[in-house]
Amino acid sequence: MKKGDHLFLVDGSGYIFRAYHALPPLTRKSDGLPVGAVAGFCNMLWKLLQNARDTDVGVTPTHFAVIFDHSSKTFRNDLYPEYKANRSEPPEDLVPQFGLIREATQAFDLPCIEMAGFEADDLIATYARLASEAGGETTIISSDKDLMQLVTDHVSMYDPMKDREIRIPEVIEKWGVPPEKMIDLQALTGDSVDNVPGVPGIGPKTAAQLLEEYGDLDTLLSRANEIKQNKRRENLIEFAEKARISRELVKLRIDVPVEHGIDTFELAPPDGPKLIGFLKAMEFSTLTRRVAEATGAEVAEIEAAHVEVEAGESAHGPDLDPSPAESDGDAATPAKLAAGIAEACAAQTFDHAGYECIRDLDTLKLWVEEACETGILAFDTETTSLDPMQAELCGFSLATKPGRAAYVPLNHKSGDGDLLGGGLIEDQIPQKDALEAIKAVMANPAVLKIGQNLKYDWLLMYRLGVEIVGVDDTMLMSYVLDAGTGSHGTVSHGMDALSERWLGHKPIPYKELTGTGRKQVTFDMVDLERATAYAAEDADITLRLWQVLKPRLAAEGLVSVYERLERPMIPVIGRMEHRGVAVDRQILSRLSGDFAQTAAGIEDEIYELAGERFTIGSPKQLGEILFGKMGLPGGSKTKTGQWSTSAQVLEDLAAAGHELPRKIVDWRQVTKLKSTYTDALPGYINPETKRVHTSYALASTTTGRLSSSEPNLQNIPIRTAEGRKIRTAFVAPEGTKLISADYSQIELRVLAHVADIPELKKAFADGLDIHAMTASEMFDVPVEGMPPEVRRRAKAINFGIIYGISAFGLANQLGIPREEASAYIKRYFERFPGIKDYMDSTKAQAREQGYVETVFGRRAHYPEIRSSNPQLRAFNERAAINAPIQGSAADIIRRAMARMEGALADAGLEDVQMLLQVHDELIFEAPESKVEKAIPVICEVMENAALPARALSVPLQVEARAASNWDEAH
DNA sequence: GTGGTCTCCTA
DNA sequence: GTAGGAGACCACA
Repeated sequence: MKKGDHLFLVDGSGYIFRAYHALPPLTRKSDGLPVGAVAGFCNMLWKLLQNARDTDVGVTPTHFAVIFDHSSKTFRNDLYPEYKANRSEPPEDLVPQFGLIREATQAFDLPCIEMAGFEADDLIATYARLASEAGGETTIISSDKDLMQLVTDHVSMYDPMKDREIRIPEVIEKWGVPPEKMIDLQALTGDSVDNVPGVPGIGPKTAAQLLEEYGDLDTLLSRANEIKQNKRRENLIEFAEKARISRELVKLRIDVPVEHGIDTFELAPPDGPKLIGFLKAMEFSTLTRRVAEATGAEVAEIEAAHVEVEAGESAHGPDLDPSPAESDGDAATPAKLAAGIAEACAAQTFDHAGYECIRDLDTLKLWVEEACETGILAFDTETTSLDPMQAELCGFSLATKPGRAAYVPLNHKSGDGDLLGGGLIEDQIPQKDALEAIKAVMANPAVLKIGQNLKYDWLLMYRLGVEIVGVDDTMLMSYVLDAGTGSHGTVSHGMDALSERWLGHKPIPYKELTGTGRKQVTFDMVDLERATAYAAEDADITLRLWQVLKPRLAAEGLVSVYERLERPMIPVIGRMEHRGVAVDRQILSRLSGDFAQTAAGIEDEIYELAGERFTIGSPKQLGEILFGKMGLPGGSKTKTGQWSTSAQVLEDLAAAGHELPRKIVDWRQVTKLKSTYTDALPGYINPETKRVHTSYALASTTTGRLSSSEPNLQNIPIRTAEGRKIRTAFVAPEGTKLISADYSQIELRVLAHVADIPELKKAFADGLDIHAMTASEMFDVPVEGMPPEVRRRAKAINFGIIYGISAFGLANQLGIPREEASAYIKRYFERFPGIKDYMDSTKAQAREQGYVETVFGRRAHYPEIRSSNPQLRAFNERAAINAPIQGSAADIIRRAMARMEGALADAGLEDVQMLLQVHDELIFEAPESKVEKAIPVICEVMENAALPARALSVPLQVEARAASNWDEAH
């Protein structure tokens, strides 16, 4: 190395952590291996090296090395055993990336330097000194404050994330002291992340001011008795020794006996094929292309064979093996790491007394700062209601690492006092101030906010003007991992169940604080000590669950399911619920009146026919009248031995000429419409927004569908003319329209794709009537002039297939003998043998591995498919056949929803708002002037929703329409 | 008040 | 035959 040369030193270890938290998570498509930090690292190296070639841009390195920490134990631990002692394990989807980043460095043909007993920072300091002594310049690729002490006229730093150079003026600007005083400054402030003690009560501002006044640490400590502020003086005297130790801890060693001389770092031209081989193995397509372009086209041609070897080798390497099954030895596979983490977490204990109750703004700000440093923040709100659209905030809790959690009470009231329950407890941070203090960290995607059922907290905070960006949800992780496990899919993804299962810890029951029944109080009435124990524990548990579940995602290859299909739904569904839908109270009220009148008329006729008054709505009483008193031929019995009075039974009796059963059916229809819809819906109109805000459950179904409740807007009537009237009450406000866009036959299309049925695929490709085509194939009837009854039967069979057909079910549906239904199914399987194959292989898969998968890799578990109970087994087989079809369709519309807002915004349609989802349909509200432009955008997003992840072999078709109410729009 | 049963609304 | 949620009734506490 000589004068004019320029050494680049990349702080590899620092970069990994920073990239992991700052960059969007990324997984290798083929197996879900987490590679986000590796991707960032490769992109950065490539950019830096490009500058080396293009001499017009940026600084040109002549020497280049990447420096890593070797292990956690260094000479600093001998100085101060607690050094870095409170540092938690790295996130588990980061762990496999450590090895990969070293491999990446080697693929770039760059020196990969590390040394036992020393941190990367010490090596960097030593090399920077050596370079300066040789007359060269040094750029340290890092933004770590610990390295800023090294900055001189010839040593600068470069923050690759912010594309910013850090020289002497930048250090002074940021810290208030020049680089050479950084060591003293850090000695005073300490570092909570690395557990450097420092002097309590002294932050960067105070430290800079003191150093300005006294010059350096030794002078300051020796003259500490001159300090005016009592507390500060006492601390400086008491903790002088801690400050001196801290100085030794933060001072970097410039005399490490390095093994590799600086001259060995000389930059050579990149080995294109080697690098491309690695990048291809990582599946970084964009960068692979760039590198291929930059290194010449022919390199791209020879690369194929080379990559094959690299990919093959790496697939067996310990750091790359993502499969839990076939690992050998003590290799640190993601699965083993996940299991280890789970075991360690289950062994940890909980200390309620260790939780903090935050009652002043400064303390809250310290916690926020800490979260910014760790990049991780478990978050939970405590409120007065389960409805996030009506709830008032009582307080919120935070956790930054296991056992370190706090509750921030905001609106707690004292339990005693007058009838109103006393006033606000003193020393609570005003809500406005607290929200202001956390707003930035909540919006910062580099700090991961971890929640349990975070959609609730997201929506509540959104209502209060705080948007949360950068989220993880332990409930959704559990759902992705374990949907359907447990008998009848009874496994709960609720926090209490997860805590007991994974942490072996039973949380404080909510009811223990608030009581139950008439005496139940809202959370803001709970005293702060118990509220803190409960609320902080929730955040603590959430954080620990995250530590267990996140690595499992990688270990089980489910990262992309979580990232693509679950996590994006939190803000999307959150906004949909927040918008709600306009419902016309007058229309419902008028319909209620109409239904009441109709019902009253029918009731009179029923009493007349029955010869007495009775409770028509009681199946028990009704059964006694029909099958006892009137002696009608009873159909089936229910499982409790009662006569069934189901619509089917009553219809059959009506068809046989009996008058009363018909009246009962009619009465049931109108009373159902009245009680469930026209009477109930107005009660859900939010008094503030005047709209109805349903709640979508993201983790309630085994297949991946959403469910809707309070009210359920996914079962609004449509089949009968009377029922449809209810849809006219769902309206578009003045000046807007409702747009309804629904997938045509999406499940049959998915079936055609997954079972690979050429006839079905062709029919869809040609835009034919699929049920008529099926009928034509099965019954040898031409599509032209086909009797409706024939088509109806084919349609029932098609649906039956999706539901995991049985002769019994089909016979019931069509009202034909079981033998006939059986013959239909046989015929169907003969005409479409692929269907039978699909069903058999799906059942076999479910039996062997316990779950089936959607096209996008979502799993649905059916453990009971191995049951010896034939009924239970058959039920699970049908469900297992259905799940990939229903679930893939659910995945597709989720993908469409995740992309919709962005696509609309890109088209200048941000005021077109997605309101509702009904499994294969999306409902939007749009300004009238935007309708025409919005419809094609919506259809485009929905029809292409499977891409680019999967190319379906069948086109998806969407029909969309706009009108002023839901009935006309659909 | 809570939970089970029956019935019925949707995709 | 799949996947859901909800209201009414009724027996139990």
